[in-house]
Order: sequence, then C-alpha cells, then structure tokens
Amino acid sequence: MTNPSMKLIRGTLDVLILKTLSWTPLHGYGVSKSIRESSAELLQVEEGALYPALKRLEARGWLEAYWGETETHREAKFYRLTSAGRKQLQAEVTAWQRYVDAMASVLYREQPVNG
Amino acid sequence: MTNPSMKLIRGTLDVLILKTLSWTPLHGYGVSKSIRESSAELLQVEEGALYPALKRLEARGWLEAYWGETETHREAKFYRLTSAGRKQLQAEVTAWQRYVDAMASVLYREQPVNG
DNA sequence: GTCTTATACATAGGTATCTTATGGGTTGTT
DNA sequence: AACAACCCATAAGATACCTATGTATAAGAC
Repeated sequence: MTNPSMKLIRGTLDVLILKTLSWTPLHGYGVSKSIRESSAELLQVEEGALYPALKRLEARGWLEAYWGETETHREAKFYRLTSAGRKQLQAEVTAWQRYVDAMASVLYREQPVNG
Repeated sequence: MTNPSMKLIRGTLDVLILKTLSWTPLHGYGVSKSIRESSAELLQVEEGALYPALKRLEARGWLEAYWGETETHREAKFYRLTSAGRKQLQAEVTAWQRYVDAMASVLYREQPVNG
C-alpha cells in the first residue's frame, strides 16, 4: 500500500537534478537512476520530464553538456554543474526548505490562528 | 531579501485549504487570510487560484458550500469540510510528508549512491 | 538465434494548476 | 471623496509535469 513511486511535484525536479550533479557529472539516464535510488524508489523521473529539464537547466547556464562514454562503453551526453548552477542549487535548497517549513506551520499547527 | 511571500508550488494548495477548514468553516477570503497568517505571510493564495480550488474541492465532495454571514455582517460563501474531505486531508498530509522525506533523502545526503 | 530487459536519447501532445489581469460590488476609515 | 480592506468569480497565459512514441545498442534469458 505504500511506496510504488509518487508523481513528481511540479517545480521540484530542477533541484533534484542540480543536487545529483553536485557530486559528479552524469548522463541523463544516470541522473534519473541516481534520484530513484537515493530516494528508495520513491522519486521516479519520467523521460518526458527528464530530458526537457536537462535542456532547460543547460539553457539557463546551470549545467554544461558534453558527449562522453559510459562505464559500459556507450555514447552518452553528460552534464556537469557550472558554478552558477552550484549557486542556484544552494538557492533552491534554501527555498525548498523555507516552503516545507511554511507548509508545516499550516499543516501541523494545533490551533487555528484565532483559536 | 527574505520573505515577501513565495509562489505556491503546484499541488500544495488543496491540502492547505483542507487543513485550514478542518478547524471551522470559513469563506474563501477567510481561508486565504488564515493560510497567509498561519504561515507568517509566506504563503499568499491568489484569488485566481483560490476560487477555482474551492470549486474543485467541492466538486470532489471534500467540501460543502453554503451562504452565510461573516462576523462583519457581509454575505459570504462558506465552506465546510465533509467527512470524505477529512479522509482526503489525512491522505494528503501523509503524501506530502512522504514527499518531503524523499526530497530530503536526495537533498541532504552526504555521499552519492555509489560513493 | 531470437526475445526481452536495460541502457541511452529525444520530442509531441495532453493535462493540471498556478499567476496575472479583469470585472463586479460592499463596508469602514481617513 | 478617496482608498483600503473585504468578498466573489472568470479568462488568458505560462509552466512543467505525464503519457506515448520513436530510434538505437548491449546484455542476458531461453
């Protein structure tokens, strides 16, 4: 009844990708796999979301793309985090945390505002 | 540089409304105000999002609407949480928490998966 | 040796839900 | 008299997901 991977919440994919690429460059498929694995299969990035997102982030200067070879000797497009991307990552993690806190202040309050 | 209300993340409004109405019925404007106040001005629900959302939740049977009078003696449409809405609230709070945890497992990990 | 699964990229079309803009009207304060 | 706060509602535009589709290669099962 639990688990089988949730749909992504809009706006949360970018920060997941940026964070994943903060360790090491990866190709698209690898990014997706890494996110899935590090979230215990909960976050599944669909390809139709993944590739446009990578292009988007590259267009904004947060990622740099280059063609390379995978461990299994296949051609793949790798993405590396730029320094602008690293700043963006910081900003987005902070924004996400603030949002989570704001949500918590509403969802876990025990009395209404004028209660 | 901080605060002045963040844009809502898609999909998070419904649970905010349901939770707000779990205390007492309120009219639309009151729901918006309550969310804003209990989130320390961080979450501002635009009217263009608020009223469609209320209709949506009513259509799904999670809210019931009725016309009444405000404390300031004005006509207003009040919404009350149904029992189905209360179940939905529980489910959505749980889902949100799971999502937050999944995000945290990616964003706050200190080593990559194969690190 | 063929089938299936996993690896790898990419785009088109559909959908949902937000923001912005606009419209209407009432009450209270300066 | 003007303005802010209170109240409702919808249309148009933007964004970013999901689903479906297409291509291609490599590895493993049978």
